[in-house]
Amino acid sequence: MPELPEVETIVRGLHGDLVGRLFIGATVLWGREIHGLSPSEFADRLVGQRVVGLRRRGKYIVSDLSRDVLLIHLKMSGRLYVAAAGQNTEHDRWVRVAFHLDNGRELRFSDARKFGRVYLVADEAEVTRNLGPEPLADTFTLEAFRALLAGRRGMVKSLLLHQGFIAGVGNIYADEALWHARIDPRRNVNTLEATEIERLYHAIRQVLETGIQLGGTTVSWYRQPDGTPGGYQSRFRVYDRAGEPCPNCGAAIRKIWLGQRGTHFCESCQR
DNA sequence: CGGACAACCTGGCGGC
DNA sequence: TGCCGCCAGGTTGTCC
Repeated sequence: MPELPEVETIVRGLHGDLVGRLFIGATVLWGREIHGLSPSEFADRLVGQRVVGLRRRGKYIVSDLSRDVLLIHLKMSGRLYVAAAGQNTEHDRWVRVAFHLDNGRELRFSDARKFGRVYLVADEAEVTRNLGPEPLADTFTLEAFRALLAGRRGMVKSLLLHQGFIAGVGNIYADEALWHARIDPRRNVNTLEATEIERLYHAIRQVLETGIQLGGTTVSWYRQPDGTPGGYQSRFRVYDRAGEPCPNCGAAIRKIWLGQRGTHFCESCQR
């Protein structure tokens, strides 16, 4: 589900509900989603810590606490939302961890597929040290992107999905960015020309920024914290549109598999 | 290092 | 209606 725009939307939506609050307990309903700690160790360590900040790093939701750092990765089907204790909502059936707050409300981590992970660590680098740069940071310039690509090889789509290369891009925004940049996802990055690198750089930033503006992409599980769907699916040019006409040239959009991921593109526009 | 693939899981959907 | 197979926004580890 969640790529950079969805995670960013969630962080922004939860900020007011969480920052300044105190954790007074945690109920763990699926222990394997907690990394490295038993459910009781996790709850004991969390209780008494205050939320100092909430931010995003790649696809991780990062909460700075009074002593530790709480990180949550939503993987494919994770959702995060705040509700009053006792109040029922649509996705409660799949809640794996409930974080109890000091104001009678709770943060719920719902995750149908159980791939998601929660980390409570003293040093966030334990979790995020292998992530590449943030594609929307001011420091991520065209020059920085060029430098990042220097000496790399392999299929461009696979590289975009590699979190150690750039943090936050996933399958939807990778396919969409490559369409906007008019680059075939199978191209080896060591064959990209300067103009193509420049188009790709702008396309990556543009699709991610638009994704954030529209509150993310809802295909199935993802909702904003207030329950409303995102809107970026209305901007899809190729993703989930196999067989439909390319918005640019009208040719049928193809779907192939690259690595284990479905890949959508226009063979006529993307070279 | 790059690529292929299995594993981790459940739910929804199309086909029969 | 019921069952079966396939597909899904992600990551990690193994093997070649």
